Amino acid sequence: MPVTIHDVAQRAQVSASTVSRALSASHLVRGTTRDRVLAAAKELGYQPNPAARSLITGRTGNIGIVVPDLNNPFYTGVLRGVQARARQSGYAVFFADGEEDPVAEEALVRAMARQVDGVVVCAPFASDAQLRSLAGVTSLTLLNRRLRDIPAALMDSAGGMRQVVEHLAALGHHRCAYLNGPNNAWSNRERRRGLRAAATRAKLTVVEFGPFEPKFEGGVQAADLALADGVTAIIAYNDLMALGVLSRLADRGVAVPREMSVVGFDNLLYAAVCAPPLTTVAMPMEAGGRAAVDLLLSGIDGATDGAGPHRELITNLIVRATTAAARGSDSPRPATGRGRTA
Amino acid sequence: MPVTIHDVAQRAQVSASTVSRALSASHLVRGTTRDRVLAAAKELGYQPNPAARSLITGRTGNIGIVVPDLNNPFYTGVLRGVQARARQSGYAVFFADGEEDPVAEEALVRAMARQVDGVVVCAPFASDAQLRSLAGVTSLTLLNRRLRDIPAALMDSAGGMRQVVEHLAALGHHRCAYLNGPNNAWSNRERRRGLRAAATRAKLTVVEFGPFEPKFEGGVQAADLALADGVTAIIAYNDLMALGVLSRLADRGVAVPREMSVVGFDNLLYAAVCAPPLTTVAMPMEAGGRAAVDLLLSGIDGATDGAGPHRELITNLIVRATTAAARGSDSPRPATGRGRTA
DNA sequence: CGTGATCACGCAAACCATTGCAACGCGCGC
DNA sequence: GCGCGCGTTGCAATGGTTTGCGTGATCACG
Repeated sequence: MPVTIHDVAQRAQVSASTVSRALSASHLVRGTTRDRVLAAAKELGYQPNPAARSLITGRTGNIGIVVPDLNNPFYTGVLRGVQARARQSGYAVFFADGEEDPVAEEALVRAMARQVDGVVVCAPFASDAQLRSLAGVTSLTLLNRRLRDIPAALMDSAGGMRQVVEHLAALGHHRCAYLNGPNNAWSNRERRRGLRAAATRAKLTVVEFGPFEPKFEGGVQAADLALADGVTAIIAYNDLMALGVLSRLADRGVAVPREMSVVGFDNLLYAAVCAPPLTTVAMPMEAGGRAAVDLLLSGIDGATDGAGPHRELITNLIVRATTAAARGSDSPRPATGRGRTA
Repeated sequence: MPVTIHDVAQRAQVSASTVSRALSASHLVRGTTRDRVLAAAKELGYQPNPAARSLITGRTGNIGIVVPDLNNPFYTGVLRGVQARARQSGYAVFFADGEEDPVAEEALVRAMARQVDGVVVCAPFASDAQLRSLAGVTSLTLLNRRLRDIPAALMDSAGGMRQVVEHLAALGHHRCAYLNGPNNAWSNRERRRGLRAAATRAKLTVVEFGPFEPKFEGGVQAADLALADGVTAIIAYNDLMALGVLSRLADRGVAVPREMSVVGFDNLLYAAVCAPPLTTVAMPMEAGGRAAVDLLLSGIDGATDGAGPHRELITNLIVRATTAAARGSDSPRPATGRGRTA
């Protein structure tokens, strides 16, 4: 039923090989025949069978992406970037939700491996060893995870954190809490690293809590802990947690930002529209998705170009309404010190 | 480099056909040889080449899904359901974002058509004619769009709206606003239909506004119009708009729910955690995704089973904190009547 | 012991597009 | 006039899997 290359060949009075060349390497066939072939192909609505093509070329024209949690708008932002950039290059994209489970992640990549030219793994929960092993089975690109010899797009979380610290210090804060996300998440490690370095320079004391689930509920849970410690500012691992913090603080009658400043990471849509609008670090989600695909495709299309396989993307602090001068910033209230001091 | 069926055959001392049968129709091969084959396959880590397989079987083992807007959590919920159900049946899934554009939608489906066994189109913006034409090029299933001879999973928006109306009427509301979503969206038409029917029965006057963009900004814009009309309750097309309404009402100093009740549709995560928590109609997003895949696969796997191609999913009103007795419900404030009365 | 049925397995075709190689025709140069 | 080269095209092999058909073997029954 579907029209094959032979149907086109017959109608254009040429062989199948000529049709193939007319469509892919058109400079190899005479102008007049090429036109005849193209016309025939169009009239018949011919579209090459991707299975047959990939059987012989060894390439599929597909890529895959696996994310840890589809419910987190951060990853759907990435998805948009990935899909747009892939489509632009004629690639279709498989997706799968790893559900924050390392073994599911690995299984998904392996399942995809046979029918894609490569896959981008977003903020993977899998171990270094697992990822290296996966890199052997298909072309791999990471997003927000640094591994020596595997290409990756990386968002500068540490730099974003530095901006946060400078912002809080300038507002007169001396003691703030950091609510950790998952311990093994590269983003969390980076944020913590950036935090510690910047905090030392700014003479800001940091108490750490967690790790927590990087979700709304995690923030709710964490808020009470931070509150008990007497900090004047809370930095959450991400916006989802920050929203949880905001919600809990409101319930407990703590005024934001007058009595407590709150900062998130990601700059989700909801960060801008909640009340009060959340001060947060904008992560380039779509750009990250695009960059990862760029890296992946340049790895696939031969071009083992040097320039190192890691691309860094900048982040920016967006100051909104959840940060303000520290309460009693000229005579700081003594900290009770219930959290771990970094 | 990759291990083929012949490698397995050689190692197991049988022909390739036997290997193929041992893996797919195992009852056709003797137990002892089957074990030998399976062992060899496992040792070699053999995985059939999907391209070669689909070349001959004509099936790909893939399905596609296209959604109107990845940024709307409603659709990512659907995505989760689709992916889970597909994976459970051994299918992989392509996704694409139609960006609320009918022509993009159609192009995406056509592009997928060659490498999928079918696609589910979610709340399509394409016209009936376009969809029928697409149904000719691949196996199609719709989600939240009713078209006579095309299978579809449908969420009972009208029923949800009936529950909303009864709820508001019971609270003493007499005049409420409905903020339309996209005019051509089936869900919007259904909600309006359910609204009009139920409102008549409940003697509730409804004024309609819009259509608006079914997003936060649309709700912000709509809130002022509804406010000017003097209604005591606002029903938004979806939660995103309802959140916009809430935000705008707060800005304008209108107390919710004391001075104004607000209802949304979808039951997004954010509806539960915003302040005050939103009364809304829960739409079965994941279940809808699963049902659509069920329908699609049962259509693909032959089984042209009767029972009609449409599956209805129930919806439930979730009463939270944005609805309350109408202000002055014993002596209703006269309406100024700026909106269109339905 | 012969005949027929049943079972297990191998052979080869088929699916469709791509591509190396060869053939063909033509023009040009020697 | 002959050979060489080039541009254009076709032939045939290739890729990995599935499947219809045929063959050989085993077994039971008459």
